[in-house]
Amino acid sequence: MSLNAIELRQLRYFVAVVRQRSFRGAAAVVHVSQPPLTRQVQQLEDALGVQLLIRGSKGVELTPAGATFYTGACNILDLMDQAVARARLAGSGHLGRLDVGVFGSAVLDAVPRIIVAFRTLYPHVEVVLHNMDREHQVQALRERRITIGFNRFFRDEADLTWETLLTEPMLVAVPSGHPLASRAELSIDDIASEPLVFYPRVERPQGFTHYLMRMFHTRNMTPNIVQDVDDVVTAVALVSSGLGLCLVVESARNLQLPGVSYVRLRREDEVQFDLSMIWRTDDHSPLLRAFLEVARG
Amino acid sequence: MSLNAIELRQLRYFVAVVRQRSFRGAAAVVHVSQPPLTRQVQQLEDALGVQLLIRGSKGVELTPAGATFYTGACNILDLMDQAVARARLAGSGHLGRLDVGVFGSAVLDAVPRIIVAFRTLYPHVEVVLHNMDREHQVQALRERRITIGFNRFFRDEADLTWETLLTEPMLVAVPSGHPLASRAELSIDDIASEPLVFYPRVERPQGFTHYLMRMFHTRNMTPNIVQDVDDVVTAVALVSSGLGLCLVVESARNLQLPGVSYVRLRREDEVQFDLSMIWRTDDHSPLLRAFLEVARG
DNA sequence: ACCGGATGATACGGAAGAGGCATCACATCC
DNA sequence: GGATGTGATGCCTCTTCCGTATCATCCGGT
Repeated sequence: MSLNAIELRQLRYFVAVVRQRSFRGAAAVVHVSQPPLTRQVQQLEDALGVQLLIRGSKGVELTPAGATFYTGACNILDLMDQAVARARLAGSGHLGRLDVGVFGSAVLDAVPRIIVAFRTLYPHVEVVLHNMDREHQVQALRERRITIGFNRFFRDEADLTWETLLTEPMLVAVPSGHPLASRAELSIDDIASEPLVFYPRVERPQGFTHYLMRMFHTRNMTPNIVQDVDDVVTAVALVSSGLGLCLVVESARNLQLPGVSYVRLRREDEVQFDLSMIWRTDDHSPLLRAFLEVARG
Repeated sequence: MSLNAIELRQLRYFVAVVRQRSFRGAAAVVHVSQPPLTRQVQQLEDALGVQLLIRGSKGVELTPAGATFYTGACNILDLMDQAVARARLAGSGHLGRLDVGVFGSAVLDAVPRIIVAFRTLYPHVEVVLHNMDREHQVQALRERRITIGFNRFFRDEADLTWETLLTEPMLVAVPSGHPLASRAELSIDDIASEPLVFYPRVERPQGFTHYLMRMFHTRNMTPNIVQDVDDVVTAVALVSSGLGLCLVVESARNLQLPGVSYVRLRREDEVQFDLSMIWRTDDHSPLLRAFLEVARG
């Protein structure tokens, strides 16, 4: 019957016979007796409609067609092993692609550290970073364009889970020549009248700037904002040029721009920000679990 | 049982299920009922130790591992089809590699024509030409380094078969300024006293030069050899420079060097040479048969 | 020239596996 | 809440695969 579909068993037997140049020898290798080998190779030849082996009295020899099919069969068997191995790796989270949403100052310190740690543990996972703000992260999570997001101030959502990764104190970026630059720490009062580089206040409630503004308002102060900038790097660059002071999270200390000193805010002021990560609650993929474990340290 | 080897049937079913996003839909495609699909995919997952599909109430969905394995499975099935097609092509002589031994003047006309004709009929056969003399061809045939050889004066050998392809008349290559260059044809007598570019006479009996020398000796003449050269192209180049005349086979007419005229030898002199091809008698490969058929026209 | 030992091919009986049918458990939609 | 869709399960039949024993050949040593 040439209607019979070719099965991997036939390839395995055929390859063994070719490698051993003998049916009997191959029988020992594949742990079967010799007759099944003969039959399976016959069926293979029938299905192909081509003779693959020349049976001699002291072994077998390949026909030209047999030689070309042999290389193909080897490739297929190799690919099979690879596919199995890769599937198992993917099943344990060691292979695949992880899309991560990041935003602003989160990328300055904690996230890179986590990514590096993860990549050394899971070298075959392709980690792709997407820069997007909080709302876009939530949307991208729902659309499965990212698997996990990093940000601050996540709201509780029905289908998402978030978890605080770490809490960062605030620093004040001060131009090096400024009188306050040499202080060991600063209070809110110290900087209230100083020129400030600030962030756009059009953000949604519970945002970063919303929180900062409330900090001033609860003390009945109004910050002296001289410039709005929508990302930390540019803000610190303006501090570097002497335009004013700027409130940043501690991660920003990694921005080593010339002429910028970082001074802590007084602990008593309790000004600190969470860095959180968020993912789909129903996502049980091994990749996410593995990544979360690394992120939690 | 994870001892079970994975078979192609399982890949075919799995791929069908993924493509249809449904077991029942896939059942129609692969012409089986739905329960076997369920079972085969279960066995596949058992063998891998990894869940590949998420069964929902309105179809199935791939896990990350399933997606990884799916691409692998598709590759394997494609490769399988290719391997089958290639084996069938090879079985009919339409695929493979043909090593051809050629020598000297044989490559100037007849062999290129045959090669070109063969390559248009069998475009997927890789034809490799090896330049080697007669004795090396015989040796290479026995060692299977070549499949067929072209040459003149093959001796009968027990394990080899040869066949005359065509018979070429001899020409005389004459410098264009020479008095004989304008003649319609020449006889042996005409050239006996002329300066001749000739070929090394150290060759084995039954060789090309041996035959040429006998041609003179039977007429009680001695050629006036002014230079020995071991290949036709160089010989004609020397004719081009006016050093002397040279006996060549008709194929050499393709050598269009400036200042060289070709004049026929008189038919009565019956000076002509066979071009033969030789192969292993026990070689029944479809490639050789196909090539012989093309060569014979 | 013959016999021993190797090769692959074949015949037959039993066991494992695949497929089909009927059915179940569950979710979704109208 | 029933109708209809999904995949999973149990049971039976039939195919197919495997193992033992045997055969037909060929090669090599004596």
